Amino acid sequence: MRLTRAGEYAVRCILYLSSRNSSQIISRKEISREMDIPGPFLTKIAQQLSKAGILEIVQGAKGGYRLLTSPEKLSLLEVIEVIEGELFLNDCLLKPESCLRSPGCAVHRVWETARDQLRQTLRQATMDKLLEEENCVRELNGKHSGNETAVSHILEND
Amino acid sequence: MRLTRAGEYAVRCILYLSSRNSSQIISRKEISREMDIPGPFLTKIAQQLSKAGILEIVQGAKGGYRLLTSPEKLSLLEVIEVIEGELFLNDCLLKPESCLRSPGCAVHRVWETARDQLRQTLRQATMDKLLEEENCVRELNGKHSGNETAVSHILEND
DNA sequence: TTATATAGGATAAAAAAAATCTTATTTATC
DNA sequence: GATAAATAAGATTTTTTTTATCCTATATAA
Repeated sequence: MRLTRAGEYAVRCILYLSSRNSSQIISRKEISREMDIPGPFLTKIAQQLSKAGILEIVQGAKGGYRLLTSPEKLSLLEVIEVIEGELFLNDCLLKPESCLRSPGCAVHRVWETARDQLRQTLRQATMDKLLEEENCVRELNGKHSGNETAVSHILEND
Repeated sequence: MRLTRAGEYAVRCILYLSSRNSSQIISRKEISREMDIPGPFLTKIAQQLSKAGILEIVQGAKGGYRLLTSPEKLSLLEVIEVIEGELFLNDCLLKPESCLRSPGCAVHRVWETARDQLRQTLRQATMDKLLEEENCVRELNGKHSGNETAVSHILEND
């Protein structure tokens, strides 16, 4: 009952892109290295995010990924559901035929409530809000803390 | 990111036991048949529920399972966590080493909130409350609706 | 034209979930 | 005590999902 790695990686990827100048193209290699995402796996994840219109894939030399959606409009829920599909906490909500009489069942309704709460919480967590607070990306590259040399350092190593 | 079948089956099993006279021994076969749980799989689940002290396994002829905890004191959360282990919605809460700097991360804190909400919702759903409402078990066997013949019918078929 | 980068499909490896089988043990009843 | 009924407990299997990785193709900067 947990978020998959793919989902976790997608969040890391978008968080990293959001933390950098949004219009910039960032190489897959950099994202992969800085956010600890296996390179070929990131390819797959980026393809899904691209299909969903969240980022743009730029092929060729100096290629990479560019965020298409602004961090204020991107929630944790959106990013995760691109990868995982619409979130459900149990089968009977997703496939009513998996349980004898789903809609009339009290347990079913508890799960419905739980699911709605979860999605609401994830929906409220937008990328810009997440980056305002102390966070994984900032601690990594020093961005937003006025320490530009830390960012340059990353770029140097491309 | 979904409850496993094992978890679902455990809930069904406990719900069924709760719906019947609590002190009664109910055969695995009956539970399995009435709640659509594969027999041998129910054995495994019952063993875990028994270890957790939620029910008692009675061996031998006329054996079966007996609920040890009263329905008012049994929540969906307890039953589920016996089977699934403590609920976590993502890896970084369970294994902080899976993410670079979990505790300081804003995403981490969102998941923490979501997880707490989920567990609270499941904690509030006690078996007695679930049975008060229209539910899967009652619709199945007619219990609590004054239709005792429906229940007898099940017993006859043992 | 060449080097750099990613795409996209196929495939593989690993892990988890969902069951099932087999032998052993327990208990009611005759 | 013998027998039949019922579950225990561990091993094993099957299936599904997850987590990648590989290979050929394509795109782009210089």
